[in-house]
Amino acid sequence: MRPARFKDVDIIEAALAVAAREGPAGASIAKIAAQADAPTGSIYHRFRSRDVLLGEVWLKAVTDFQNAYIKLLDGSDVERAALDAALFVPRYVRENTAEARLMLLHRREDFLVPGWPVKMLEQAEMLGRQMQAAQQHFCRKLTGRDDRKTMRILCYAMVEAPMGAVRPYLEKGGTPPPLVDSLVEATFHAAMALTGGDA
Amino acid sequence: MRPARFKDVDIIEAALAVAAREGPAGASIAKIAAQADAPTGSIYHRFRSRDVLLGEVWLKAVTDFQNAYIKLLDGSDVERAALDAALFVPRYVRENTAEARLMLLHRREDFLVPGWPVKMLEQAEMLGRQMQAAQQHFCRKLTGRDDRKTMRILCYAMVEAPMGAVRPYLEKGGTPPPLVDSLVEATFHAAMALTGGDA
DNA sequence: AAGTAATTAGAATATATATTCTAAAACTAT
DNA sequence: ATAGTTTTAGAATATATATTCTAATTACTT
Repeated sequence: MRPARFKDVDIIEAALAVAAREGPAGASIAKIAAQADAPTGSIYHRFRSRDVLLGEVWLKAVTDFQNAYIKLLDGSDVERAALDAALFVPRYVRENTAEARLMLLHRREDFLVPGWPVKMLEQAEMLGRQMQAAQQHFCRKLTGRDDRKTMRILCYAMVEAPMGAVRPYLEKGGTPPPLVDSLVEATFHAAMALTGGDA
Repeated sequence: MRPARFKDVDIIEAALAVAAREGPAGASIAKIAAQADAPTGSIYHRFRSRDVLLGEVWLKAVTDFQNAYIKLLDGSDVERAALDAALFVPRYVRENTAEARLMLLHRREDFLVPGWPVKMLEQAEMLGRQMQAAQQHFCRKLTGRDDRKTMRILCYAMVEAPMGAVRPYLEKGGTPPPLVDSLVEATFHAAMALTGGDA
């Protein structure tokens, strides 16, 4: 049996590079093949279709981010863990810029198209449930509540505001400066103060 | 001369609806034609190409948003004007959901492709300069400074954080609840507090 | 050394969509 | 009423890209 010159991982990596640079719509098989220095045939030898390939790229990025994020929530100092998780967003963006561009500059639907194999759809759903469950559990641990409003505030403080802070730098093709961390931290405290409000 | 059944505006409106629903990449001429209940020929009668049409859609949305936003900065009470501008983001999203989806869920480059007529490129550049100038002038008026750091903080407080707060609702196809306004306001104050820092 | 099976290679094909083109229709002005 | 001009209409064409297909490699196996 002939050994592979292009492994699944190599092709996913090439597709990630192209999609991060030009967006999912611009990530044609031809461009991905050029990026990997491979013929198109070798790509189809490994992936059923372009949609599946881009889907795998997206699933891998989200899985990696989410696993690291959720792991941080397990810290013994709950308050500290919350802030660490919020600050993980800019850090992740600096260290995994391509993946970050994929996830922050595009919609889930730009990757997750109808026509995905069931297995991939299930994995995507699983990721969503897993994140939801982790957030809810953590919210209860931190605030003693897990009602809708408290959850939304926490989600803003730990994910949405950090992502908003980071996005303009990704759009310009750069990475967030240290100032962003201060903004994330300040926002975190301000948002958490709203947590004690009404019922 | 025969009167037009489809005016420029009608076609732009249809293109906006499709692009807001399916993203710029999914906004094919066929779909736009169906949305406007027009033949494809009538679209090409008015717009040189699909790229130009989508570009006009984007330019119109950004121009409208920006004009309203900049007008708010002129309020006599500067502090109040700043907060009003920040809160304008969720308000705009509620009142102009389609335009908001266009601008917040996609990149500028997804609309502004190379191959645009010079006139449109110039208009896009002009918009950028105009926003930059307005922000800088306002920053000076509010804080007494317009250095890079202060500008970044203000931009986060007034635009980026609000957009981050609003995005998840747009992604789900909904609009931001009132809670978002509280988060925007809290973030605004927290970020502004960082303004007094070092040089 | 020859057989074997996975893999590469890229040309050929299919498909989807943008764009062009020709004719008919609908008003206006003379 | 008729000529003139814009606009509609949608079929025909071009183009771009995804996908398939056949042949040639390659290294392991016997």
